[in-house]
Amino acid sequence: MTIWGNLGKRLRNCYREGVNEHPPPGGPAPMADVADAAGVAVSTVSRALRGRPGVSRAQREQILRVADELSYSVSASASRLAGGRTGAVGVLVPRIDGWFHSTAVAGLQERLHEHGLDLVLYRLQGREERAEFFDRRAFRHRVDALAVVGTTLTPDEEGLLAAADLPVVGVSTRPSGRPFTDVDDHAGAAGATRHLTNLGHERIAILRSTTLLGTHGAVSHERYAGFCDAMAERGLEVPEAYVVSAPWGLEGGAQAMAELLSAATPPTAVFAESDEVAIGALRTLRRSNIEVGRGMSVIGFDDHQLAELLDLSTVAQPVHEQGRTGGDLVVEALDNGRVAEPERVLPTRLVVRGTSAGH
Amino acid sequence: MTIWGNLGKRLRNCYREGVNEHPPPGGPAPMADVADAAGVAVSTVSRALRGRPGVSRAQREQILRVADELSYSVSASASRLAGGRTGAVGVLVPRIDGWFHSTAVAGLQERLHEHGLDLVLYRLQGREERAEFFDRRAFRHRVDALAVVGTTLTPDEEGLLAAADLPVVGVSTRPSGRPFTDVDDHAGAAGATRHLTNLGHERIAILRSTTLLGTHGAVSHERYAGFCDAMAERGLEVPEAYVVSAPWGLEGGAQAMAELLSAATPPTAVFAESDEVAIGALRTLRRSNIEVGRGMSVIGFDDHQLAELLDLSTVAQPVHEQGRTGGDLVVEALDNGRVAEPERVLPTRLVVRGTSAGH
DNA sequence: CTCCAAGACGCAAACGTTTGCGAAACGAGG
DNA sequence: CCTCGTTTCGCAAACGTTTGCGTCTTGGAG
Repeated sequence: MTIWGNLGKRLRNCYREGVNEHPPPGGPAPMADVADAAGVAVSTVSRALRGRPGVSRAQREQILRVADELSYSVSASASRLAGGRTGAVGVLVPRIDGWFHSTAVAGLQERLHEHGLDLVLYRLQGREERAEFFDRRAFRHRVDALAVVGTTLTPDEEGLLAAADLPVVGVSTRPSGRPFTDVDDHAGAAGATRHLTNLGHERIAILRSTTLLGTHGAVSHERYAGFCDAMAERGLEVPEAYVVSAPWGLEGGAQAMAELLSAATPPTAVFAESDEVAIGALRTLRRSNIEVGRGMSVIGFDDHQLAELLDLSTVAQPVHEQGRTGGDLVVEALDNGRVAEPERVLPTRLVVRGTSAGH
Repeated sequence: MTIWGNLGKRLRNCYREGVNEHPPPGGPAPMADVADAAGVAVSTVSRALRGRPGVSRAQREQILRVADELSYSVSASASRLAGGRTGAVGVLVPRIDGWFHSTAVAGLQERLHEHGLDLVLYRLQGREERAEFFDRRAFRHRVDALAVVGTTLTPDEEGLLAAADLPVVGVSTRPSGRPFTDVDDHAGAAGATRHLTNLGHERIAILRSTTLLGTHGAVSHERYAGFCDAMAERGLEVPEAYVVSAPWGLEGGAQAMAELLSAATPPTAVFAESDEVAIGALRTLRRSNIEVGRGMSVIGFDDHQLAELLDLSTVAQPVHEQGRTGGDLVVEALDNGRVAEPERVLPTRLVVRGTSAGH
């Protein structure tokens, strides 16, 4: 400890104690207070808190103790400004209400919180909201990394993200060249389809769902491909009338099902790309007095909370865990600059309930 | 314009153009770049961007135009550090998955986004998570205001928030001395109860729901009081066996209903404090082959998405709009330092469906 | 005892913005 | 032409942290 160092501290303390006995309790205690209390310089406090080398064990422990006593927490703003981290991660969702996205975000939040990271929620709903987000790039000042949840980025959007030079991970989506976690939608859809063919069904329709933008996302394409491949395996044909697209949700499913029922030869089973759509279809079937499970089999995808209640057969995917895994990816990218297994595909599971039965 | 001012800018431009033709495209453009491009000082840019007086109309417009061309956005960190705003609002929720909270947050996000505010999500789930949040108070460095959504704060927690000196608003909760928005739970519950008594029911039970902490929140107390008052109005008694508490959710409701069915004299109608609980009760009734609407009437509270699907009578509350109104409160508090109508009670609406019928 | 290397720590310069204060410019009145 | 007031704008000092660099300390070898 240098003479000057001590002197400096003395002077500061004199000032503090003499002129301004009680520091205003309003503002957060700055790092300088911790330094004073611990009898070291702010630079040492900073190094101790960030786990940087150049601080002796004893000092480090003492500083951590003092910081804890003062319930000190670093100013994210100042830290970021000086070249450090903000300690926050941006999460991009097309919407936050709705089962899938809120569950995935909950899983993400869980992991991020374990690592002391805050979560900034960005909603990308509608074209101009997306455009504004990627154009302004205000997130660069606020977050250390981004997690994209359940929405497919356009090449343009990916390009703009790349310019920001932040780690980006995908949850239930695969941004090109980035780590991601999702499920094997193709295999899941194929499994559901095989389940129906194994029950003896041959005339099987598919209810496809579109995003808020009215297009099919990558997930939809995968599930459709899985369906088609499984049908082809068995040498079964899929007439054009058996492929119906509807906006995601109950209403869409209900209408799409009505359309199917008006076909020249209605199908005997239906695979819906999502449970919400399947449930809408169920409603139409109930209202048409068609006994589900006997007259018509239905299977969905997701294992939505409602599926169990309504006894809907489905392909379960671990949504909460996808969120958590996404959190892991972010944390690893932030800690090491890279992630070990950048492609984490979680398993799906066929859940057979009452709405699918033999023909 | 002073000679020195122009000279300063010239020198900077020379440097930039000569030595470093293309500024590194990675980092965000600082305010100085906008100042240079507009031919003014950074202080003027700052004032123009924040709408402060002391800038001529012409300059202000030109600066805004230039800033837009450069797609400039201020650094939240630097702004905050220098005494400005972070442009972010913290949202406190007990959980983010689940219909009520995610819908309210969606409404909040909508309004905040309209006013250029970002949303930082804090989850307060479990006692120690709450304690840690209020003890560290890390949010002070990150957000300009807080919105508490759907959870009751303890007096201690309110005290710690007060020390942080931030605007705080409540959504579906009433932090003492703070602006809030919610619905009249007492009146809503009383209305539901009167609906049942008007149908001729006299033996009416109530399914109360507890929070994640196992306690009854303020909302639960209000709804219970509304139920009791409406019963008292008609001179009807509420035996102890007709008041059952269960953890919030399907399972809790299912178990609580089972308990009621094992009473010496089962009730003829049930008011559930929330739709989730009511739906759990419906499941038990269906499994017991008790015809809902004839043998037993059920009414819930919330108008959950499922209520319509399951034909559940209920008291509808505007969740999304509560979120939006909460956003309004935050924006007004931030803009004016105070809000005009700090208590915004939105209307509930009795929705009669198939599960409630005469006795 | 002297010298040297390595480890521990302090100093000070950034980072990008906000804002009080002072100076310049301009117009009007004397 | 001088003075004064008003408006517009630049200067520079914060804000709290990080980090390169320099200095001091410590302990061991020569």
